[in-house]
Amino acid sequence: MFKSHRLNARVDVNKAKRLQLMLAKKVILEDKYNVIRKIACVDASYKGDTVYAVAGLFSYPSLKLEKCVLVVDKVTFPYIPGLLAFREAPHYIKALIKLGLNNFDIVIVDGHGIAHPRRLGIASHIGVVLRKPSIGVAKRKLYGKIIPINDKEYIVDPSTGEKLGLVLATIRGRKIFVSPGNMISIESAYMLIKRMIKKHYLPEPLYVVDKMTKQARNNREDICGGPAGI
DNA sequence: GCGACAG
DNA sequence: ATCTTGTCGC
Repeated sequence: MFKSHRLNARVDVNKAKRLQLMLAKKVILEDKYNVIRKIACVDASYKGDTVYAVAGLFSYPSLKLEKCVLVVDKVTFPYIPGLLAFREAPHYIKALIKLGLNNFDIVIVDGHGIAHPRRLGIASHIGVVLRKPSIGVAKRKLYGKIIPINDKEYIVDPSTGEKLGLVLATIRGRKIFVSPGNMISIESAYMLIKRMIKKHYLPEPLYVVDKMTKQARNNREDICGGPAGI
């Protein structure tokens, strides 16, 4: 059955999962940052097997875009729920390095943090690899049960009962899933993201970066070369 | 065996 | 994520 999943045949799923279990041990769920002045945010869009990854640098709390970089690559890993980091993280990391790892205090990633089967969603993966504070913001749930606790909806591990993240109600009743990536607590991650909700259902940095990745995909690879560019 | 399933 | 028509709501 050599059908359409050509990339799947090249993937060692068990090896990837073992690596996640290793990295998960290095996740820190305590606030390991001081004052937040700069925030990095990453997202990507695709055109065929080409990925357009954008990393934006924003001031905080003003949320002004100060700089952004674009990375264009060929994808080498298929999308498999739970293994998203192996598909997208390499490009995000490359973009963040170009942005300057010392230029931001925390990074926001489009995807989950510890709200993941092995507690290592893409946000945690990136946070551990770069040894930086990170937060995962997802539009849909991947893992966990939603349980109301003290006026808030927590994402809880169905097997251990551990809290993994929080559901954040934003605009027009829309909800997003916030979970710690690394070096931050569930509550701090939630509060920080909540303060970044402006006029969209996504936190402003994510909305802006998402928009840029789509521009890049539509033959506008110079989006980061403009006023806010390098 | 049957759902669930980030982007 | 991407593709993709018509439809619903502000």
